[in-house]
Amino acid sequence: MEPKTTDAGLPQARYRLTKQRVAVLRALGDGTHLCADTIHQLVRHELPDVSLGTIYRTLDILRQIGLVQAFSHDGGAARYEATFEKHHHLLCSQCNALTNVRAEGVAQIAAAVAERAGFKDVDCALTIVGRCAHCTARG
Amino acid sequence: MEPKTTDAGLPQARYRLTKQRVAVLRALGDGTHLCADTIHQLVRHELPDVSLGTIYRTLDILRQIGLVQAFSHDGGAARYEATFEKHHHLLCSQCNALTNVRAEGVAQIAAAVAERAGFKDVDCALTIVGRCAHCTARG
DNA sequence: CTCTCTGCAAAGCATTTGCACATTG
DNA sequence: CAATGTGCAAATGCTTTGCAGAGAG
Repeated sequence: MEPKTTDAGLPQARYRLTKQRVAVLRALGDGTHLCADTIHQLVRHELPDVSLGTIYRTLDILRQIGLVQAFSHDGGAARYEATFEKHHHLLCSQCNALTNVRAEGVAQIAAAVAERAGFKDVDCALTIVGRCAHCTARG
Repeated sequence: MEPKTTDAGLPQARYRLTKQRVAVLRALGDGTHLCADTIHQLVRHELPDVSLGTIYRTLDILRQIGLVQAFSHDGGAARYEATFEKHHHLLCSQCNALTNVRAEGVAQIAAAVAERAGFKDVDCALTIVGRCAHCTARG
């Protein structure tokens, strides 16, 4: 997890820029929410031998660096997205589609609540669940 | 999932009130957030032979009825709680403790965002993550 | 007596990990 | 060359499920 240190105590480990990692980043590039398995399939188009394990390891590293965020709900497979700006999520309870939204004011409310409870280093995540316009139209 | 119907189309299946189900409800009675395994251990005190499978089946039914809610985060084990009043969650990123909080205004914001996106039957869940007072004090 | 529930054990799915080899810097 | 990354396959953890017998109404 943490970079190892030399005898002198200096951080030594650097992240290597491998083709697998580049491919994963590229797969997430267009703002979509993809599960590990889907990413695996996408990356296989250019690197037929990547293993799913590598996908998971890569996603984990990218998450540590802060380039990627994971979203999970109700025990289903996690969905990953590239980190751009702070946002919240709209989730359709019927088709499971996931969209990003901004929700002004939520962060302030969360900060106030957290402060009252003595929490530090606070972040918050709002998930709005409902039937999306498309599913509502179809029934 | 859905209650079966007779030839006449009337709902026939009724939920039975078994000792196992009562025990699970009682285990959740005091407002705690417990994972299935912990509930299993608790229920075993009075019913030594309950299976974990039954715990899961019971929790699922109670969730359908609306008596129980599940909370999951980052792929870890789900935690269950009895449903009282609408609330949000404070989660400690260090010790993983989970607390209920009220967050005035969040529901309105969520409703507005959802409406703009054409969502119907909307609900929302805010999770505030940070280091709790206790963990902050210890380091 | 019928239909539902349960225990058991096995299966399922998403994710993690150990190891020997390949690769990066 | 040294340290990190990868593929593979097995292991893990949580949850679900099939089945035959037990129990509720």
